[in-house]
Amino acid sequence: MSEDTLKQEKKAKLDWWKSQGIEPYGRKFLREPISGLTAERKGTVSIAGRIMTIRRHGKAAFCDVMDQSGKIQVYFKKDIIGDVLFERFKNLDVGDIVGLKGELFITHTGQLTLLVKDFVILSKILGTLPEKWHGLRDVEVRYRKRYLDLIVNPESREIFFLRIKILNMIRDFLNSAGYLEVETPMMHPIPGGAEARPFITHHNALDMDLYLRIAPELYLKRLLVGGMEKVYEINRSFRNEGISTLHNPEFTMLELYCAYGDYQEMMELTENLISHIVNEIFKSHEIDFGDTKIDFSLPWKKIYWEDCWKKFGIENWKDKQQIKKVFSDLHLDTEGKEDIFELLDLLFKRTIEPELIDPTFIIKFPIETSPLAKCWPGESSMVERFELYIGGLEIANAYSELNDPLEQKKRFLEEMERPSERPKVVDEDYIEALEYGMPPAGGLGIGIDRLVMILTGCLSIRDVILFPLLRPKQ
RNA sequence: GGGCCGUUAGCUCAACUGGCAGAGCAGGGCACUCUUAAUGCCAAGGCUGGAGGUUCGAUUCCUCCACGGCCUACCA
Repeated sequence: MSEDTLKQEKKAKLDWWKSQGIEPYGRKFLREPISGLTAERKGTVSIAGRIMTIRRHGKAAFCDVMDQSGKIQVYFKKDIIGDVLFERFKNLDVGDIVGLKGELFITHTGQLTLLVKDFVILSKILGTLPEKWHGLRDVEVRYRKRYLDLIVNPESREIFFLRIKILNMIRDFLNSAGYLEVETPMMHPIPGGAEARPFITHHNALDMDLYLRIAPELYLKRLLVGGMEKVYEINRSFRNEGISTLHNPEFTMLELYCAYGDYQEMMELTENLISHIVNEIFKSHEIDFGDTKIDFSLPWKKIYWEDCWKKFGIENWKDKQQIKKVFSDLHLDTEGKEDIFELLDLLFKRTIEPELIDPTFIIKFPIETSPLAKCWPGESSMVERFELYIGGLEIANAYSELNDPLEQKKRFLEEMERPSERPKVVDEDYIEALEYGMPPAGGLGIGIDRLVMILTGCLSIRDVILFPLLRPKQ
């Protein structure tokens, strides 16, 4: 059966409805959520939803009707609804959206069912839903036509409902801790707050290039200068880099700042926030992830970044020869990297990161890789910073914020001298803001998509983003 | 960007070393007033992702293209 033939058959049914003087695309319909219905409920109830299956039996039929809240079996009986409505029922298809009125009863097999007394069609399907039993498996179609995925794949619905729940829990948690949710620009004259290639756009009236934000950090910290003490933004940021199971060009991040705090406070907040979410959702501190389990019991493991290298026999991580020897001992390719920090980063990614399954904080980083972080007390070459790893993924990054404008400017200038493919401009406006005085503060960023991946057991970021970026078909 | 793999009916999948492309579901017809992957009978549905090539003959082998997946690189 070709797609065109199928569509023609549906179109013929649409015309049938119209020939009866009935508009098949209806209007407002008062109804209640299906999930709230129980056998004890007496009298007429009104529901609406999509017909998912039809089991016809001559002069009667059972259907399953689904709304956002759930699914219920409904029973159409010619005796009950009469000839006219039964004829209309015959012109319903799987996939049609209907409004139904009737009474609840329990079938002989013990199933809660709505005995239909009256119904209206609210939307006629012209396409064909994917198969009821296997659902929609083709990942490409699932991403391109997410609406179909949501209709027929319950697992997919659960993932996105859980994502929404997680975001609500984050907001509730932060709001009750006194944090203010703010919105800062997504179009930046200077890309900053992270190391990434930006997307460029153009404002016609001002005739100026603008960059889609790669991070909201520098604007949120301007708010600290302005006297807002606890702020957060659940932000979409944009990075013009490759796409992978861990990367979508636009992604969701939580960034928050707490005046008069530091990275330690951010560490406690991260532990409390994420373990709270895990406990609320799973009623347990342990969850399945891939072939393993992740244990969220507090307190989480803490490892100094400098101590990561000891197991490789590196006494002094500033000694490039020692690092390179480790690479050759482990038969790892240095991939042409010469910079000490790039080499260490690569070594970390290859050997340490994949093993950080239970939540683990890596603490105290070299200043060269952290231009916005405050120095470690008494150690001007290191900073107060942590990264959080869960399930082998980098989930969060936090530090004590650098609030010294002169030091900040010096760091920016030093950063510009390091080799990079990315545009580097000193954000003088940000420096000026710091000159008016920013309180000491702790700052935290959490990758929301990745956190949702961990909590839903998804191995690809595309499975937790409703509409991941794909190349247009043909 | 590089490597490997995939693309067959609306959906889910078959088709041995190259030999007439099959099924289930959905859709159509008939029967059926407690089914739930309803059931029984009947009929229909395809330029095998696209373009070339090899061959008597290509879903199958080769080349190119498109899209996707996984790995890899940049990044979070």
